[in-house]
Amino acid sequence: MITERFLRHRAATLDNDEQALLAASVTDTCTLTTRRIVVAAGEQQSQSLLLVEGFLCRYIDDRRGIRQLVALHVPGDFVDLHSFPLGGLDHHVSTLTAAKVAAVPHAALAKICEDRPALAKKLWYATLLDAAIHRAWLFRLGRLDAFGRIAHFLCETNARLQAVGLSDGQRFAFGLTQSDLAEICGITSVHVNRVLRGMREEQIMTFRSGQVEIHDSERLAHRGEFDPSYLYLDEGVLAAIPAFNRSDRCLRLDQDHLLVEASA
Amino acid sequence: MITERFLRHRAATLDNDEQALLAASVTDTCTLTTRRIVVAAGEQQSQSLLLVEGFLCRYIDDRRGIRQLVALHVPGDFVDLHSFPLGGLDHHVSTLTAAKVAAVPHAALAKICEDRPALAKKLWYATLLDAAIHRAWLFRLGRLDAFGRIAHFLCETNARLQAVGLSDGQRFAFGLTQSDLAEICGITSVHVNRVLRGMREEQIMTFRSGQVEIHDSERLAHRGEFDPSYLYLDEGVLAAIPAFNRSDRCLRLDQDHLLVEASA
DNA sequence: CGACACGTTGAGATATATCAAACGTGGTGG
DNA sequence: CCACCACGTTTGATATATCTCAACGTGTCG
Repeated sequence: MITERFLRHRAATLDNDEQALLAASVTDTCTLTTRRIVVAAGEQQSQSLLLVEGFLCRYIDDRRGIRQLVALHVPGDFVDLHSFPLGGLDHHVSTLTAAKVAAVPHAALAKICEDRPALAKKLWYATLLDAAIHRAWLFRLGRLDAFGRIAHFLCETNARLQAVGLSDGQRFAFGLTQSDLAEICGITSVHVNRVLRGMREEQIMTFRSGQVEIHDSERLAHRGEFDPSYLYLDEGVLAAIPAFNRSDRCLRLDQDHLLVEASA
Repeated sequence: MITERFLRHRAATLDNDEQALLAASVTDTCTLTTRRIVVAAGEQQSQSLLLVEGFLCRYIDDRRGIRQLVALHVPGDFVDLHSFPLGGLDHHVSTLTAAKVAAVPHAALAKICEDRPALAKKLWYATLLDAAIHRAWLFRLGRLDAFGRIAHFLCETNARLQAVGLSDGQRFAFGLTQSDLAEICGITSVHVNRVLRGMREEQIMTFRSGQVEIHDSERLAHRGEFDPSYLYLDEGVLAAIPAFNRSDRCLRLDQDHLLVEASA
């Protein structure tokens, strides 16, 4: 089924019925070539896309036309579900590799929201997961150096692909270029190249010819300060994912962290 | 009314009826002191908070306990509305200044989702706005230098406060420290201080003793490459907000940017 | 075979971090 | 009322991560 990879997550999983309903709402399936804009910023949308195969991204241009990627999408993701309540997008959507997508008209989503509040809430949930990933990306850009950013990104991608059965935890197909990586991590492609060499030399991982191979996932997670809890994965999947140990962190929860003082 | 500042936006504004319903769902109003954790990461939540007064933030700690702020909240924001579908949070929520919040139990939100799909969609919309702001922050961290980041952030904050009537466009009360700014922009507070001095010297803006004063909003927007479209504001408000001219950008939309090739 | 995109490497420039110290200033207690 | 403290701000000197520019290598595809 076309929706089989969608939303396999801790707090929200589609039951068969819901999966079928969503799959039945698909009007069209398209094959897309690599490096093509799929949805342009600002244009009113009347459908949303479910990614079936390949990798898409969302990005914002700067003054010079250099892109900042704000999201990467893996198979199973509802790429621009947010265009349903929002109307148009504040960013572009583009393919990074060849890809296959399925289109769901907003009219069908509207009907789901009317009739199936439980499913509607799961769709909402799916967009909140995207937002949680945005926040992890903010952490990555704001607090990690180039090495850490790439490490963190690879840990995340590995975990997400693992969740949909497209990585075994050590190795996955990933046809992005070093420049793509640069636009994700907010650094130059030259520097990406040097960091990648460093990772190879330290036997942490290899990124070559469309394959990522992780040799030391412990160290990768540690260098990327990667804590996968923001992905809200099922316990089962989560257990298989090496993580930066949360208890290493100084949480500064010493003070009482609850609502205080007068109420009215 | 306690909800008067909530969701005054282009594609979604609450009508009186909806506002009243939401306001009636508030069970509690709290006054919070400055620099206090309000919601800790991971803990199961049974209510969400509407910010009435003051500033809150959301943040993620790094290994050394340094915070990366991932969101700033201004009065009218539904700070942790996402904890309703999500359950617990992947980050902490804390006050930045003294603040007043109103609590809405998740049970009440659940009822709204059941009975009022239109209002539910607007709540969804509100969380999507947060996500759009996350993306702008990603752009800021990934593509702008320290000067640009601070400029962009101040433009955004000014616009958001303008939308809820807390800035006249040139000046607003803003009791954050330079360290807060540093944790937002992913730079050190020492560097924030130097950039701020630069802005003062260039007569662009002044950030002092809890007041932001913008002397040259054109230049501020330009240096921050600030395009407010991601805030989805009403045309009226939008017109009053100086913006980096989108047409300056190289949008690279030359290729056909629509779905291509075979469908099945 | 040539063209073109991607990857790799080097040398030098620069933005920002780091460390350290001094300065205000508002609040508190003696 | 003054002394002092805590906290935020300001400044300087030095270190360093990353960028920039430039060249060259390598593989793929028409």
